[in-house]
Amino acid sequence: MTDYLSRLNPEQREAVQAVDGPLLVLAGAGTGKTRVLTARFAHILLTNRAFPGQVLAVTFTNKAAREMRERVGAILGRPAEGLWLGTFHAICARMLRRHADLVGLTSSFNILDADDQLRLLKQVMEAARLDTKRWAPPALMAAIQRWKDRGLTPARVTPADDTDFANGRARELYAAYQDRLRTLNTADFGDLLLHMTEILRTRSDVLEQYHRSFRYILVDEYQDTNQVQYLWLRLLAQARRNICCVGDDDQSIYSWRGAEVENILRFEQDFPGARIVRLESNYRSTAPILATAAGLIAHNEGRLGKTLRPGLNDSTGEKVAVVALWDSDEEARMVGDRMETLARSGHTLAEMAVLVRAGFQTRAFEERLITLGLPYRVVGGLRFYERAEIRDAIAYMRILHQPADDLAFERIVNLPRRGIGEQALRGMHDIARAQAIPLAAAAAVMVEVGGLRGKAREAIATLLAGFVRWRESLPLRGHVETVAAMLDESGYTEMWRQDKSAEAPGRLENLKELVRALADFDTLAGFLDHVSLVMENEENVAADRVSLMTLHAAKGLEFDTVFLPGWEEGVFPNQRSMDESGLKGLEEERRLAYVGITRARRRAIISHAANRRIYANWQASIPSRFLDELPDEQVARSGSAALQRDRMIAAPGVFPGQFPMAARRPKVTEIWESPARAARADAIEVGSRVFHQKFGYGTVTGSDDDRLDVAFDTSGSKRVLDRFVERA
DNA sequence: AGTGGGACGCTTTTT
DNA sequence: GCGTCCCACT
Repeated sequence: MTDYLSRLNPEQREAVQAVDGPLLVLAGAGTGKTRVLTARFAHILLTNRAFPGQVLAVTFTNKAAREMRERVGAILGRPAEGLWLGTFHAICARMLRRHADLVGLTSSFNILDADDQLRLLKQVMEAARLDTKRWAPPALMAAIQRWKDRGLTPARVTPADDTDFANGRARELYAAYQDRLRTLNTADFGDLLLHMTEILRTRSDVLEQYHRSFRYILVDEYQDTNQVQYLWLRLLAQARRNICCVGDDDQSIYSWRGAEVENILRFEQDFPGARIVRLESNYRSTAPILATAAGLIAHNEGRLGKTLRPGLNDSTGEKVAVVALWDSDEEARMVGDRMETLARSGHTLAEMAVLVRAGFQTRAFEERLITLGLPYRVVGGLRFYERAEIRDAIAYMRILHQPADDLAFERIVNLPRRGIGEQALRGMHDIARAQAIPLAAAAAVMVEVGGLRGKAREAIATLLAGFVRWRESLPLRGHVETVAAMLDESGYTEMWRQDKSAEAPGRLENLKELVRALADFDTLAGFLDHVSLVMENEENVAADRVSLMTLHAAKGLEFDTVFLPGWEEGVFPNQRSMDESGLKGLEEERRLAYVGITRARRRAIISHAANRRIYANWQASIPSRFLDELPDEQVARSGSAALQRDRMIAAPGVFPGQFPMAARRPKVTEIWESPARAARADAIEVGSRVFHQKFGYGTVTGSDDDRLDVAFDTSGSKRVLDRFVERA
């Protein structure tokens, strides 16, 4: 038997060799999912069933794609090239470049990041004379994204899908936003899939072309696919039906982004005759860790059902620790101390991680680690390309590449300062709209007709002449040199050199790094795609550092020691998740907990604090219900018994939000009876008398959603969040 | 045109 | 506690 097959267990081998026809691989955490996927990919190639370009392999993250590429290459013994392997978004972008004209774009369209999307939408809303104070652009953005997740173009949105946002104008605004994107020759993230799916749905010739070329389809993390991704896959797979989806319904944690576990639960119906292979031997974690995770996830309903078995020989291993602490400071201290102890006994820092529910929680641990002098890294913080200087530089490149990109132009027209203020910009917009030309062209008109004077006029003329020159230079001197010249000649790098702030040198360094990275690409277009779709924090991964990250970011990773702090009601499970999605939300939180525990190879330390500092003030909290769901015999509970969950639940007079112990300790500055919860429990109706911390007493005159209009006795009429008032 | 102060609103997860 | 937005001042 060939090498790559002999290293697999029987189930894994089955999943690799069942090449033809639909196959669903249910792969529990740590059961060798990636190994199966890559072996299957290599198997298809090595048995000459397809050429590299005839296999489509989609992943969810760039990291997974990279890893798959490397491992396929390793099996093949040569770099894997010419593959259709990447994230849904990257692959769709690549396809869409070929067919851009079918959706009214040109193949050089730019991809907008979240920031640009929001700015554009806000402009659209303002143009529609909507009060963006009353109707928050992010809320509409979310609605639009959900539509896109479901494969709904504006034309496909039915009244039933509509929201009551802006008095039913959401659809109209969505259409206007899409028009704007098209005019600017840009696509947002969701468009990549939406447009491509729309093309495959409506153009049978294009669909057939892909049916011919893709003989086999591999899909990673199938449980995370949303509806449009599902549609896209089904369209591509429907002719040959050689589709293999790998996933784990217990690790579905992206429903808030439109992912539908139903996709995986429904696989057999979608592809009749599908084979299902379960991978249940876990090679990652100790028996107690697996049993703890299993005990927890068993509380979820509607699972496909898998039982993780310890696949490692030694089934010993320490129990999962559950530590009760007084407050979040003490919790950070506990984590830091244990890390130090482990480090002293020879454990590397890189094998330790702190996994938190929400990004802001990392801060407390960062501070502690700084005090202790333990090096750490925050995974998934600000991405490289999200930094201001990188986005600026990219905006320059985007205009160079794609002159109609008004958003990019707007971003840099006054960077460095060129004396362009609100008025000048408004003038440009007017001309652009009147003559239906891009903003940059409008600026040129303005220079000509004398709409700008003095220094501003000169500066803009220079900038525009620069773009002409740089565009000419592109084919002659190449993109690396041209971009470097552009950043210098435009005065952009000079701007940072003049900047005396502490960050400026770092920013210049980042810019250099950006130009360096440019050299890895043949074209500017290729680089821009990479930057918006792929580029991540490229920190020295080699360094021995503790990792801090969210549970979401931890999916797919593993560490010897995993700290899971903040297991408190409201934090984890997250209150908002439960408010918005009820039981479904809670189950997703539980899956998140499951993901967290199963990241640990040898040690998992779960903790919770009775008092947590959230923003400025202290809040009492009760331990997470998940702690009750962990099997007792696998868990070692420690910390003050009085702080543990069973005691607190049993204590008389306890109701959510009130903590019996808190008052006895002086550290707590605010023992509360949250007005928030009081208000949420029963809606406040119009006409009620209410009290607001800042505005005093008043009468409710109206309400919608979580807002109240209140006529305050002394401070006038205001619109306030309902959780900031209580009944008077 | 650009800067700085103050009020306000909001705090999940991200390709 | 932070970022954003608005406004008033230079």
